[in-house]
Amino acid sequence: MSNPVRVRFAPSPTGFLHLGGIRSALFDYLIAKQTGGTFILRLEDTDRARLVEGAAEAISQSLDWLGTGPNEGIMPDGSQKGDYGPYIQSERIDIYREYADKLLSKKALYPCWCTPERLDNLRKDAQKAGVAFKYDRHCLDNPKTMDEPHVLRFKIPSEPKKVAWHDLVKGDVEFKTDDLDDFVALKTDGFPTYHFAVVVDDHLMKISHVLRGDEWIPSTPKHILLYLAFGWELPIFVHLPQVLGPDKTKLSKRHGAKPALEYRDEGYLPEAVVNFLATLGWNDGSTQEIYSKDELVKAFSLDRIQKSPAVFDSERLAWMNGHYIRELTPEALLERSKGFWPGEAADYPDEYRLGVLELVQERLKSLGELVELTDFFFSDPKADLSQIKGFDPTEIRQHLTALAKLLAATEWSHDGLESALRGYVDEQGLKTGQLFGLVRVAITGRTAAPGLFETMLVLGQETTLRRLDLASK
RNA sequence: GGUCCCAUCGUCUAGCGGUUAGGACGCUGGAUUCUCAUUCCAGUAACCGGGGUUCGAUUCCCCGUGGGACUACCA
Repeated sequence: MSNPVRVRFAPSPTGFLHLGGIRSALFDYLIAKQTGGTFILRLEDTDRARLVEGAAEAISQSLDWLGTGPNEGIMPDGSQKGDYGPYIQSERIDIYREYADKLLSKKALYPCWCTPERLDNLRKDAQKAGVAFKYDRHCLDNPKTMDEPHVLRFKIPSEPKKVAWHDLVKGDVEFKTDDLDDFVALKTDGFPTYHFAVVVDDHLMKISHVLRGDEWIPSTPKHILLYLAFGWELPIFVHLPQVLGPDKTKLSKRHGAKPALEYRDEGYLPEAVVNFLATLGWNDGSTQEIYSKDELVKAFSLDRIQKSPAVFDSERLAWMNGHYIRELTPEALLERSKGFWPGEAADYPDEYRLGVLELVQERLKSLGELVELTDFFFSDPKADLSQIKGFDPTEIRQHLTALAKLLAATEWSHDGLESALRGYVDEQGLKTGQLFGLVRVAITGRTAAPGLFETMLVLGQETTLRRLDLASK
C-alpha cells in the first residue's frame, strides 16, 4: 500500500472512548502515517439527545495521549483543520439538507409521516410473522403535506437485486436488496441519520478507505445504495473485527471496559498500549511481539487484519506495560512517574527517588503500583513482627538490638553491610534467609521487598537504625 | 425470529495441501537468589463436528454446531 490514503475516525461524542475504539483510530493513524496520507477526526454528533458534555475533549485527549492523533479535522486543541470542513456534523446540516434535496428530486428519497406507534405495530407484526421488518411504504402511496413534520426515507431500489462489495478484511460480502429496509435518512428534526451523514461526509471529504467496526457490515449495503443513488464512487471498506470483553461479548462500558484515559491514570505507558492494541487483531506474520510505533508504521497492513474477533486480555497488556517500564532508563522512568508517587515522596529529592526507582523498576507492571511498592521508602512502616517464623519475641528483640549496635559501626556500603550481616548470621549460627527476613520486616514492614542491602543503602544509615530501634520495642 | 460476520492451545496469534502444528501472555516446575521481582531454562495446552474435493486436509467447498453483530427518526 503506497498510495496516500484518506481515512477518518468518526466517533460520536456520547461518552468516553474505550480501547476498542482506540484501536480503530490507531489503525487509521498507522495506515495514514505509513502512506503519507491523511487521518481525519470527525465528530458524529447528529443525535443531540445523547450528547455528553466533554466527550469530544476526552476523545481528543485519548488520541493525543497515545500520540496517534489526526492531522486533519478536529485537532487536539479543538480547532478544525483541513479543506473539507466543518468536521463536526452538527455544523453541516445545511450540507445534508442540500444533498437530501438532490435525492428527493430524484425520488430516491421520499417523505414519511408515520407515527412511532404505527411503526411499532409494523415491527410487531413482522416479528410475529417471523420476517425481517421492512417499512411498508404507506406514505409513498398516501402522501400528506410537506408542512407536516416528516422524515425522509431512502427508497431501496428493486435493482440491483444484490449489493456486494469486496471488504479488505472480510473478503466478498453480499446482501440481497430485498432484505433491506427503507431506512430514514433525514430525521424530523432536520438532522441526518448516521447512514446518510456518513456517506455524504465520506464522499465530500474524499475518504478512500472506510475503517470501522464490523458491527457496521449490516448497514453497509444501505450506504452503497446511497453512493449509487448519488452516482458517487465507492470507498474501500475495511471492517474491523470486534474487540471483545472477557465475557466474549462486544467490549462495552457495562462489561468492564474502561475509558482509555483511565489506563493513562493507572500508569500505563502509551507505547505499551499502542503496541498491545496494534497486535490485537493484526500481525505481520512474524513472531515479533514488541513493536515501537515506528516499526508498526512500517509493518502495518490492512490486509493482514484478523477476520475474527479478539478478546481483550488485560494480563497481556500488563505484561507488555511491565516490559516497557523495564526498558526505560531510570531517568526516563523518573520523568514518567510524576504524579504516581506516595504523597510523602514530595519531601524527597529526585536523587533519592531515582535510587528508589532503580530498586522497584523491574517489579512495576504499571506506574500506579508505585505507591504500594515504595511507600516505606518515604515513611516508617508498621512492622508486624508476629509474622516472623522461627524466633520468639524475646529473641527478635535481642537480635534487633544487637544488629542496631552492629550496623551503627558498619561502613554504609553494599559490601560493608553484606559482610556485617552475614558475619552476624555465622556468629549466631542462624540461617541467612531467616535473619534477613526478620530485618526486612523490621525496616520495610513487609516480607516481599527489594534486596536488603540495596534497600538499606537507599534508606540510609540513620533511617535504618531508627527502624531497627522502633521495631525492637 | 430474520439478515450478516466469525471459528488453531484458557487468551493473543503463525500457518496460506504434505510441519514433531511454531511464537507470546498466563499457568506449573527448575536455575540464579536474602524475600519478591527480573533474567534464563523446561513443561502444560489447540486445529468445533460431519460430509465432500484430493494421493494427502488445520488449510479448499458444502452442511451442521457454536459464538458474535445488526435488526431505531442511536451511532
